[in-house]
Amino acid sequence: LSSIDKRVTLAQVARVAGVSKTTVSVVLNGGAEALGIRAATQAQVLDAASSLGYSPNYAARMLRRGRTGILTLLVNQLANPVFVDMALTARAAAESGGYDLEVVDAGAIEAEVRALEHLRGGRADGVMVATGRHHGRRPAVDRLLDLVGQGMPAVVLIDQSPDPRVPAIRADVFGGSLEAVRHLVALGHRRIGHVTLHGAGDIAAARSELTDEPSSLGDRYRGYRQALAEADIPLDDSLLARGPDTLAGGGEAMRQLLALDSPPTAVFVFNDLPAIGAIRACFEVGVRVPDDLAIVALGGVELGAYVTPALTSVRIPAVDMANQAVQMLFDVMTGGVSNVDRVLPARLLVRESCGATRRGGVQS
Amino acid sequence: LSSIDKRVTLAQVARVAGVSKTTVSVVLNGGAEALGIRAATQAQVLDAASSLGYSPNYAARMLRRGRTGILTLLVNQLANPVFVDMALTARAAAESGGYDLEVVDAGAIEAEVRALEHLRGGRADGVMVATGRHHGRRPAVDRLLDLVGQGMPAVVLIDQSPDPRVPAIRADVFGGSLEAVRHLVALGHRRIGHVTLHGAGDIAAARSELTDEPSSLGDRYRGYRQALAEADIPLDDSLLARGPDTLAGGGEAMRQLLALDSPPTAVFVFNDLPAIGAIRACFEVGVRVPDDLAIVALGGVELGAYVTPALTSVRIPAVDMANQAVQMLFDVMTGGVSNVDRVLPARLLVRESCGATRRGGVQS
DNA sequence: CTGAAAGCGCTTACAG
DNA sequence: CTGAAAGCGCTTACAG
Repeated sequence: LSSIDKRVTLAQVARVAGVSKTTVSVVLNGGAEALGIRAATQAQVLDAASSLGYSPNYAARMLRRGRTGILTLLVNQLANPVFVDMALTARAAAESGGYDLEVVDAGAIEAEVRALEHLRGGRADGVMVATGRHHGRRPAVDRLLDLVGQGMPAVVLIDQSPDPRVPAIRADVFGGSLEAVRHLVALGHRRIGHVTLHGAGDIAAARSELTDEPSSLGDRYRGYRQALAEADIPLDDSLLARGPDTLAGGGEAMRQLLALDSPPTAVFVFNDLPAIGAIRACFEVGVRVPDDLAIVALGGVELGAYVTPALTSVRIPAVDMANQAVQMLFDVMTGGVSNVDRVLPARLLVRESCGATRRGGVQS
Repeated sequence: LSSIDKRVTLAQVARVAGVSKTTVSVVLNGGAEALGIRAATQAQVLDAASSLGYSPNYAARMLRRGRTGILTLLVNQLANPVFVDMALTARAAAESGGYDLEVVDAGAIEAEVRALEHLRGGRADGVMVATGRHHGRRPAVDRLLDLVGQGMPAVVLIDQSPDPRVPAIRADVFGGSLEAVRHLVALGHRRIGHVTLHGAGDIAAARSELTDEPSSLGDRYRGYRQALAEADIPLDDSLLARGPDTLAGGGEAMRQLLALDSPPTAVFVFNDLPAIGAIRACFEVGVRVPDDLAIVALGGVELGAYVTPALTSVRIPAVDMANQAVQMLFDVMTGGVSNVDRVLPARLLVRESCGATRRGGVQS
């Protein structure tokens, strides 16, 4: 019972229409006018095709044409609305260029490597990678560069370009983070914590990695650090907490910070979802946000405007990034473009969780 | 500059290894032992393949084998975490069965129809439809049944089965809604509103559609109505508000209800996201939830446990639904199964927004 | 133990 | 204006 059972082929249409396969193919692909195929013949073909319910076999067409008509987007985490926005926008952009978009949640590094290896078999005509894992010498980068070496057009989002052949687009996460923490400083905070993604090593290893790696996680940390330095606030490792990139993860990290002998009065959280988890953790412990503790985050998703207090957050322009990434990919596919590393501004959206404003309308 | 440029073929591997294409194919597909191919030959093939960086062409394999190795899942809305959970779970289940999963956000009916028509070209070996649009005589249903008639294995989630050849699985939305509204009644509420999805016609048309259509939206309404009837509370159309299935949409609908001369003291919202929007709208207007107004919803996503007040909601077992749907699809593909219409329980998760409990730990 | 050949369903030069 | 033929890159009977 395979789906191929009752499938109609072009040859059958040709037989029913009483013409050759060539004619059917030409008519169905809209080349009839150019080749001057008689109107009556066209009608026969069209009739036969629709009465048989013909639709062209995708695999055969793909093989013959040497292209798939598909673009693939690898995202970090579909649970994060930033990536949903990105995916939906990229799909629309791809479709308006005549391509389908396939979205893969490559949250785990293994998933990303597997997806990239899959692509080697020619499952897509181009790939966009928005996993935030394409800095340094990582397995994912190597797989991507393999693909590129093989001729696959590629674009990187979030990270800097790993290679001159791969244009990249990202938000100015450093600048946005700097602005966010400066905002906290301006509100009078001096004891400011930072929640970042959990990593492998101890806190010292984490700090040195955040200091050196050209990742967006590093950009957050460096923005934080610079804002503190500008205000002559010494860095305090005990104020650096780590957790998974989830609602629960942000809650855990916040509880750690709250349990300190000298807890922070403000915290900069690496993503919106963990920040929402952090706000909730404060509520459960009886710490009032923003009165007792200010929270700012990075992401700027619409959801943040709907929690209470509404989340002050640096807005990542996911829609712009996606649109431009697709355009860049088209540019690569049509031959040109190299050494592109575009950075989009990321501005702070001041809402309620930082204490700068009080209950107002929804600002998104 | 096509991605096909530098692609290595099986023929090249055969040439380098000094054997035939047959041998290469057999060795690479793991049939070497069964056919007793000499170890030395195997090694030559493996060496040649890896030194050339060979990976089999996907389109060619698909065409030749007559199968794609892909399952497609159409979801209603990726912005709703229920569908993200469903997609991630289904992907894992599909992969453990040797298939890839392709997820399509078919929020708009046109997107769904397009995706379904695409599938006619043989882009997948099976399809799962979780759009909530497969009841009655709708264009989407017709396209799906076309596909099924052509031999495509299919499973429907959310809606009832549209055809004996298409097994279906859904949550007991009627039962869950009944329980939710009974809960409000038990808390002493008599003036209970319902927020549902905006439709085409006026409120009378909406009510009659909700009464008659075997949709999950109808199930919500009928659960609501029955709970009221059990408590001898008369139906009041002015308490039926409609809005889009978004954060903002729930806010709008709630504002309508709040603007009534005699506003409700409790509201049952059709999905979690609009319910979160409704809670926020209350906050902005100065209506305290749950003290002034109780809110219950349907969805039961983790996020609801992190907003404040935490959202009381009927839990849709997205993970179970997805796992079982994939299993059902496998069953269809391997020949059997007809007339299946499975219903999973959907129980109320009492959190804070209904006023039955006060600030506790996170309950998800 | 291994190879030559056919064929999956298309598209596209090439003839006429 | 239309058709016969080749070929995209695989897999799989079938020979030997």
